[in-house]
Amino acid sequence: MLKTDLDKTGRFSQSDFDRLTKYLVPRQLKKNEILLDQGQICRAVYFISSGSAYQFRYEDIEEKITDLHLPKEWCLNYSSFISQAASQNIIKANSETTALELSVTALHELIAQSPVFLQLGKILQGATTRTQYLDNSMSPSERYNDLIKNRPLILQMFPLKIIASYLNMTPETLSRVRSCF
Amino acid sequence: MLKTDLDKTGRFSQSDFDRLTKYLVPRQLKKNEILLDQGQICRAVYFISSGSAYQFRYEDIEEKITDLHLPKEWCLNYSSFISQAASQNIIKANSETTALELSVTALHELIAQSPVFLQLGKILQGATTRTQYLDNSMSPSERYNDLIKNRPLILQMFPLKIIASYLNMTPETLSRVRSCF
DNA sequence: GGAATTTCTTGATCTGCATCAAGCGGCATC
DNA sequence: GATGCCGCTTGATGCAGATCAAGAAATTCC
Repeated sequence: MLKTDLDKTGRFSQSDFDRLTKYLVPRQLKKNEILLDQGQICRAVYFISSGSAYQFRYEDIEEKITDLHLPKEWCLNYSSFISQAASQNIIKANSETTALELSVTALHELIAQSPVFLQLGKILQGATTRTQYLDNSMSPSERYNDLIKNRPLILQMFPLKIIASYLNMTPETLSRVRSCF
Repeated sequence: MLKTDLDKTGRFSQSDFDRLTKYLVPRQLKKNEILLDQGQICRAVYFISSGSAYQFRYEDIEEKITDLHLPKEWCLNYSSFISQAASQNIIKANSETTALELSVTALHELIAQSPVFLQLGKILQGATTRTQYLDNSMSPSERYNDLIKNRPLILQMFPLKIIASYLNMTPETLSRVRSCF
């Protein structure tokens, strides 16, 4: 559950944990429901209990995927969240999803109560500092292999079209990379 | 001079400035002289009074240029400097160069004397957070045009071979980009 | 359950940049 | 002044991945 997952990255006592859960609001999301729209400010972060979500921006009319959010991960637009400025990106549920919402004000209250919650800042930052496969130092097949090595669950949760965009290649190229294993 | 240049990025009083200059040690560098070698720790930063320097790492036997340092700029390997760990990169004078050396211990003493010198940390960070033209979101000619727009002096100070490497393209491609202006 | 839409695959072609190769001009050395 | 090296340019070729196109498989929708 949430506690065991939190403990992977930080050290929270049972009472810390109880205090945190009081602020968490469960939200049930339909497929394609939007958690954060372009131009909105990211005023909350979400712990994905089940389901998945992805983050993207429009390039012309195409969705350019910038992040994939798996179950048991925190999901937010970090740059909008820390600056409380308009988000460039859109976050959308990829399937029926249950998320626990923690608002920015709730986070501040928690930190005011105990500095132990400063750890959450680090955790949230870590949740968004993943490889983005934007440079050309890796070939398409290297990027794909790197992804399935580090986050194999992605293959089960997302359509290849979305994975291809995230890996910065066309669906055709991804298909060929996979067929040559 | 140094003071006017510093004032562009921070606010230093004349007495702050006098205090700073006491710690600066002028160094005269010959062309191709090495300021920081691979594996060394970056224990000082340099303000380039005149001349220029460049930073690179070896990929196989090729020099991959990662940063170009112009006159009136601070020159350092930021990641080695802040962590005081071995540098991956090499810094080399590109021509006869005069640099003002400020050691890490001197910087700490300055900061201990007055928090105004914390500004130097930001300035040094800014000196190394330039575009590195590593992603493929810009084409070779866009990268070149971006460079001459933002740092036109580079064209006068560095051979095209080095600029090509910095711009992440071959000398042949740079030559063709330039001929089609 | 059947039609329509979307996703995925496979083949053919195109294109931009790298690589390979050759030649030229400048500069240093003897 | 000849020789050799280096930086730069220019042309020919190669290649990886994008684009275009078509069909198969899966999913959505009425």
